[in-house]
Amino acid sequence: MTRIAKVIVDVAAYPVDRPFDYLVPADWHDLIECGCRVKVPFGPRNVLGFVVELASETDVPLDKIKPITQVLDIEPVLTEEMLSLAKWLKTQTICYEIDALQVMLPSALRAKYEKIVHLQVALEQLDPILAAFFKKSAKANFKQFEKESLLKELKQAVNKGHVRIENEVKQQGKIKEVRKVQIHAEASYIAEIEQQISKRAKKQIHLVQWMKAHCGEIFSPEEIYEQAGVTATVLQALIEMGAAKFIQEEVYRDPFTKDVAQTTALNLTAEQEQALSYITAAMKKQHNETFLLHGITGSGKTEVYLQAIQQALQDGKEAIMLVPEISLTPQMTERFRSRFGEMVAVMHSGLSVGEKYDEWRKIQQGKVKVVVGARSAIFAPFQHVGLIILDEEHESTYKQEDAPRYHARDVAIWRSKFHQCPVILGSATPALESFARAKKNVYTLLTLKERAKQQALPTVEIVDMREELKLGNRSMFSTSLIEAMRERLVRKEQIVLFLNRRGYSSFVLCRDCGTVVQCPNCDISLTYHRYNEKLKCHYCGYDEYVPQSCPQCQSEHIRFFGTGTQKVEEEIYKLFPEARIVRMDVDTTSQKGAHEQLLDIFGSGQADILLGTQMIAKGLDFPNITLVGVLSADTSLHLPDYRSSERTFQLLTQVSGRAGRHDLLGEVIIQTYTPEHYAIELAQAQQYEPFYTREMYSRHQAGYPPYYYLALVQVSHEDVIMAAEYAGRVADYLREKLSFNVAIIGPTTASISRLNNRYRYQCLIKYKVEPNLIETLLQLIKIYRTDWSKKGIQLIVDLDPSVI
DNA sequence: AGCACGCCGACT
DNA sequence: GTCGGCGTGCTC
Repeated sequence: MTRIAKVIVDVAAYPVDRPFDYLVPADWHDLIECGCRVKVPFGPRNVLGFVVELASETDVPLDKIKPITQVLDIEPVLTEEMLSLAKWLKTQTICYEIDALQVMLPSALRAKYEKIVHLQVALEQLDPILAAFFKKSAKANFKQFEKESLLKELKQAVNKGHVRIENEVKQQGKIKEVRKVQIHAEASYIAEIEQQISKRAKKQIHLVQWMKAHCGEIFSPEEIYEQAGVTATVLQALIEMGAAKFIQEEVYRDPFTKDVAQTTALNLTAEQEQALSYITAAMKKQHNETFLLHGITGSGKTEVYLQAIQQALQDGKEAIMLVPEISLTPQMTERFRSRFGEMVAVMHSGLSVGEKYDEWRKIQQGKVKVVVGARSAIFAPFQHVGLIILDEEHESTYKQEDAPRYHARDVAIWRSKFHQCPVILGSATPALESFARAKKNVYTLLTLKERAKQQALPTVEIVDMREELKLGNRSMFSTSLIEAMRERLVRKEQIVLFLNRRGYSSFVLCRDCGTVVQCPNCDISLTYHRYNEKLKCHYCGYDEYVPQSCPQCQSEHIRFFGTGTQKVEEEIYKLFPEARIVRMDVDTTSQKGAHEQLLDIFGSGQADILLGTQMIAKGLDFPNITLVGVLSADTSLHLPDYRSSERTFQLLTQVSGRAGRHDLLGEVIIQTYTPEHYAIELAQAQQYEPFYTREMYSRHQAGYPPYYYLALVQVSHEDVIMAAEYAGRVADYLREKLSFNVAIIGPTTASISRLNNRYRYQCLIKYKVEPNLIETLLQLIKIYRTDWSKKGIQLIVDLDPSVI
């Protein structure tokens, strides 16, 4: 019987975004399963693909069908659950199925391709310039020819048939192995060997006796040298005699750097107890209920998570815990490791490709039961998920910014339906959408109103910086913040200073003509980095050295401007020369492990002040912090984003929560130029619900979520006119096809109007119910794929965008 | 997306 | 005459 595999090929393009049929060679009938990666011929080249279905017939004429070239996995890398999740993602987010499949795997399992040039004739026949590359072997890497700009010569050789170029799929995912020694399992057998040893070989006799006490056990050679007190030659001799053998053992690269002490469950408050009981009840009933756990900062949400996970493990299930990348601090992961020990895998962007792959395999092979990770950990290949948690559920990092543009919350809810398990969305400042859903009983609301250790909430003072300016204080520190800092330094208590960096970074400005140095590829000013004296574009990565004179007017009065953390650090040193400062920003934390190291320095009391951006707003829990200063609260308030008030409120509440979490009372000082704004006033009051009510009113007025859904269509082209014209066509098309009560805003320029040399325009769709939306967008893409893409137009559709 | 095929202009 | 430009169309 013939067997056909339906394969999604690794080519991200609309015309090939469907399964292709391949013949499964008879030898592999038992080997190939759904979810395996395979190598297949596709047109003139070889590509990687995923088997998504097995069938016994096909509609494709048999002369067109080609066989699978190679199987890359003995065990499928994707389960049936993941295959159907990919289909759902494809329609839900309008992406290529291959993108949806790839996002579920660690990058080590995604294909890498390499062009290889094969020599087809005798070396002497070949163009002598090319011949140099084939001295060692008949194969050479295509890149070498590119580097030496010999592509013309190469092409001629291809035309003459002297060489052949092939696209090869590189096998990925190296399993790390170490050599270990396994002692023979039978003591009697070892005893026999002992008889053969010469009486003079004292060391060998010593080792063989030690081996008799460790029959069948596995050691690293080093362990044996140390424990038995012998050297490599002695061990070698006994292995040759057969008392033990070398084996290859799979190892996992261990991303944890230090050991942690075991901890046990803490006593819960009545509130925590009640929240937990609701969650465990849903777990017992195998009910896919979504809980919104709204707990103020310091109310002990994490302890509720830990005990709920404990319950899942006791029921023989697994648990997925998501945290925003930025708060995936060592403190957080340690807390999980100390509770669940070796049962925990960690997934975040700080791990190497190999480490991520190893953590993934631990999950897939069932070696761990809990995963703590950033967004993509929602795809953890567990088979019996008992609980999914999203901590800080309001964070925008849960939405992926490129294809597939999924929200981890939606995937979590999808998987919870599949596994019949609850989801916990936890936050001190829930996203408006989530709180609204809880109010409508779509989610079950659980509330923690008290701090777990009964500490008072910190006092929050708002300082009007306009008044400071009137009083002649032109520095970035208000008098009351300076006073409060001085007090803490005297009392040897710790300070956290938070710089709301968005729109606040340092740029280079000419004081004569006002020119700000811009990125040549994007419509964005370059950011100054002191450590290498360079200007860098944070969007496309372009960098250049700081110019000595203004590129516009040649004036030499050009200098960096703005308030980066480096500038603040300098200012603090002027005020308090004796203060010990730890600065955390992109510059100081870019190296691996730097984040952890800096927090260790601060946590152990070797510094007085922790100065940083967004990355210090969450998860920090140090008992000695009694003062939190927010240098400028309103920089995030005036961004052209309908969520800017919500973001500001969330940020201020989060950062205030860092103070006074233990015995000492905390104080928060917020500096602002708009103290009357409700986001700032209500953050001072530390009241979520009044903020929710006020903000819901604004959203209702302006027609934004949660009252309306949003969809964004972005058009980009290297030429402004083309981008604008086609964005106009998009708007016309949408207005024609969508119903009259759907609002279509635009086309307008995107907030970053040029990125990587492409001009960007966008249309925003606001709708309540529009059954035709997905269908209309798909039609739009159809037009685009046949016609527009040839003209260099790029079209992106983002449903429920996080940034507009 | 990539790559071959195929049809037109400017060169050894 | 041929080399190479890029518009067109297909990939099981």
